[in-house]
Amino acid sequence: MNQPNPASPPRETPDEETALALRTWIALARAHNAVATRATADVARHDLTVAEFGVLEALYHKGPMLLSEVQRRILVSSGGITYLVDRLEKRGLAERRDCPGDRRARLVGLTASGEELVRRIFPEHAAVIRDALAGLGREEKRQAIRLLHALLAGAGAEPPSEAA
Amino acid sequence: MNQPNPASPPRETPDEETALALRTWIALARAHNAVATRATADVARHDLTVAEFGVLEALYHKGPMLLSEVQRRILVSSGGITYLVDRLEKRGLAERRDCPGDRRARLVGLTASGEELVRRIFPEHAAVIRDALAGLGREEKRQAIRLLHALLAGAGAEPPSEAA
DNA sequence: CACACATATCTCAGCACTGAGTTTACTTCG
DNA sequence: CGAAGTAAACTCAGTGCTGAGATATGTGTG
Repeated sequence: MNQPNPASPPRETPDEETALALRTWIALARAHNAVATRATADVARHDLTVAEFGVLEALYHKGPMLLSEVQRRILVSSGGITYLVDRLEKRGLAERRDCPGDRRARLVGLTASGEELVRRIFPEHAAVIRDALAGLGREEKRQAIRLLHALLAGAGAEPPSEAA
Repeated sequence: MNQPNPASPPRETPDEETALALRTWIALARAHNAVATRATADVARHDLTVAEFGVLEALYHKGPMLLSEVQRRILVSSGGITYLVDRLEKRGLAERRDCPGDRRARLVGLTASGEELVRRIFPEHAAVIRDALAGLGREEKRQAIRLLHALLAGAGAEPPSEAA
């Protein structure tokens, strides 16, 4: 499955480093897809998306935050965070509050019912994630975290040129 | 960033295995997002989505295939593959052909212009991916691939019960 | 203070995709 | 052969999200 297909040899064989990078990218995408699929199915039982759950979870564990903080944390666009908080607010799970000292900004926090929901479903969800990652042993998870962090650090903020 | 927040200790502290799994999932999602962001930006220069590029790339390296084969390979829904091939066909990059021996099925293959496009942009794209993964050394990439495959194997087909 | 610029949120049109259901064709098996 | 079951592709209404631009506020400089 990974060896070059002898029936159609690519004309421009990329160097080994590049080929390895491509294979890593594919493995990353497939692994992500597998876990995301399970995570999505699990939160869907409570009529939530993964992003919505992410907001709830962040607020549960870190307390009220600026919308922009949540946005950075769960990696959605500015429009996305407004949309997500709108939905959670409509369902009575979260609420906006004014930010003392900055009238542009708004805080989001969980309502009592939001907090109760997270308390109830978070452990289940965590168990689903644990099962989804059961293919990795404890030490392997630690290795994976290390490698993924290294990958992220290298990919983080490099694109804009090298030296201004 | 990883140690428990002393200001709001979670009431139900998940066992270490679960906590590690959650951290791995977050690292996986962030790493995936970082690479996907770059990949998306790169293919957008040619007015393509990552999924469209995936189709083109698969056809380029493996030759014509059933729609359903491409679908499995690039992980989209049945509606998705129809949509993607429609778009590529409208742009003259790919074309459907009848499948000899099965009149339900259709093959997709690249047109001459599709093949030319991939030949031209694939090396650039591969280089973008290589750069995005530059945070990992050669051996680290191999380790990452191994771990991600193990993760996938463990997450693959487990959810439906344990023993029928 | 006036001006330029930065920052936080919101608006909203657009879009790539999903997934349930449909159609058509292949495959068994009696 | 006909019925039942499976499989491949397609249809299409629905959706979660993006990203450019708008609005309002904050911040720094002369």
